[in-house]
Parts: sequence; structure tokens; C-alpha cells
Amino acid sequence: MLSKKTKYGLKALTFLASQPDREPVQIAEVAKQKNISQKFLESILLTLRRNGFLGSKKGKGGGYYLIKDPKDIQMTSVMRVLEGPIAMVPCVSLNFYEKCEDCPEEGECSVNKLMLKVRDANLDVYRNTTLADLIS
Amino acid sequence: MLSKKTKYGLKALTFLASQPDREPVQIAEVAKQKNISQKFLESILLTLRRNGFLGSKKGKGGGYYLIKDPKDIQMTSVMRVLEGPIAMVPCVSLNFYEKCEDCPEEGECSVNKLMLKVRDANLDVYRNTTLADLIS
DNA sequence: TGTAATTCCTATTAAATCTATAGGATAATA
DNA sequence: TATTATCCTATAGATTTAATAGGAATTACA
Repeated sequence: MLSKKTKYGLKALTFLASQPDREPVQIAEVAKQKNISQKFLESILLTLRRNGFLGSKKGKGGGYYLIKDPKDIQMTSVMRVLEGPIAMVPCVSLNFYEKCEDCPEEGECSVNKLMLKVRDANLDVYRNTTLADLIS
Repeated sequence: MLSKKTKYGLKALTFLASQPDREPVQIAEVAKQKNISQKFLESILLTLRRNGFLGSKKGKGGGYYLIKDPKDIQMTSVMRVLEGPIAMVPCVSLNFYEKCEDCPEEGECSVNKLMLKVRDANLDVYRNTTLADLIS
């Protein structure tokens, strides 16, 4: 299952991306428009800012705004920041590789074999989808 | 993340599939060979039997054995039984479809749009992989 | 017929993770 | 200086996952 964090984060990103200008939009506004708990959204937008997707401005007239061009935001990076590793098991992860403790031979492991295919299929989707592709 | 239930279930299935004959193998034997908590594995094998993948025999000389030909066991069905829906959100699920409460227009939802692609990519992998493909 | 072996089944506990909230600190604006 | 809004950490609550417990039912075989 996709976490709500990721779901909300994606919705917020597309909402900000579909703003006519790049003026700051308040958390409250995003939360209201997208039906999201404001406090929860607050923490999500914070991580999106810390990871270079959003800029922010404090005080009156403040809010969050998209920093990059939606065309340049790949879903690989969004998913990694919000949802974590794209691979379903660490032993097939490109960025978060870890050997399984319980598995003596990675090359002969059925889980490894299957999840490698799954990872590649997902990577293919995420690499070839940008934020711009998600705006209707 | 792939659940341990699925991971263990897959390992057990491939272990049973790679037995030279279709003689029953005891839970304890599978657990030992595959480094799995025996009691946990017990409940997993039970659901695999209830869902038509395995047969079982009680008493001395009993155990679990594969019912079908590994070539005829698609990963779609294995994953649905062990891991649940293949779709990451209910609004793109073939077998477990549900409308999102918070989402007014499915067709204009970025999450829906992205997860539809992901679902198709994963389905493609799972449909084209059988248990036989996972044995080395 | 009795005993040991093994699966069957339900309930429960323990652990981990996810979701949401609280509440004050900090900074910008006017 | 008052107001507005983000910043930040901690924590509570809810849900899910993982593992365990313990006995019932069934089978094999001496």
C-alpha cells in the first residue's frame, strides 16, 4: 500500500505545480483544497523542502512553492523521499542495498529473482514519469 | 516493503517446487532449511493450502506438498494471496477496487494517474512470471 | 488399541510502523 | 510590536505485521 504521506505529498506537489505562478501557497490552503490534515501536511511539505523540491517563505504572504520545473522532477526522486526505497527488498535496492541475513545465496533466492524484475519495472515507470506528466 | 509473510511464503513455495518428488515435507524441515520461524511459517503454509496452492497430510510422514505444476502458478495469484492487492491504491485495483473518499475526480488525480502505470508494470511482471521461473 | 507425530485452528502478545496532533520557536511583514 | 506563517521536536494514537501459545484433530504404525 502507498502510504498517506506519499499520497498527500504527491497531491501537494501537483497542486503547487499547477499554480499559474510560483507565488507561495499556504499550507492551510493546500490542506483545504486537497482534503488533507493540515498538521500532517505540514510535516510532509517540510521534508519536501528539505529535500530540494520546495521553497518556503515565512510570515504574512508566506507559504510553499515549487522550486524546479515540473518537467525536471522525476518520480524516482519523489518516491524515494516520500515512500523510501523503490525496491521491495533491500537485497535488490540500488540506493539502499543490504544483504539479507537469512539468505545464503542471493543469486539462488527466488525472492531476489522476482523482486529484481519488479524493481526494474517500477524504476522504468518512475524514471519515465515527471511531475509534469501528472498534471491534467 | 515486501512483508515477511510473502517472503517466507515464496521461499517455501520454491522449496517445495524444487523437491524431486511431491512427497510431503514437514513444516519443521522447511523452516529449518529456509531459516524461518516455524510457527509463523505454519500459518503461512496454512493459507497457501486454503488457497489451493498446497496439499497437506497429517500425522507421521505428513507435511505439505505442491499441488500444481510450478509452470501453472502465476505470481499474480501468489502475490494476491500473500501480499494482498497488487495495486498500491484501491482506486486502481482490478480485484479490490474502491473509490477514494477524499478524491473528487479520479480522472484528474495525480496519484491515480501514477499508480495506474505502476500497477500495469507490476501486473506485467507478475503475469509473466511463474513459480517455475524462480527455481535456479 | 495406544502412542507419537504432525497438521489444524484460534487467540493473543509483542513489535514496528504509520498517522496525526501538540505546542512552542523562529522569521517575515506591515 | 502585533500578526501571520513556517519551523521543529516530541509524542500520542491507531493500525499493521510478526511471532508465539496452546490445545484439537488426524494419521501412521507398533
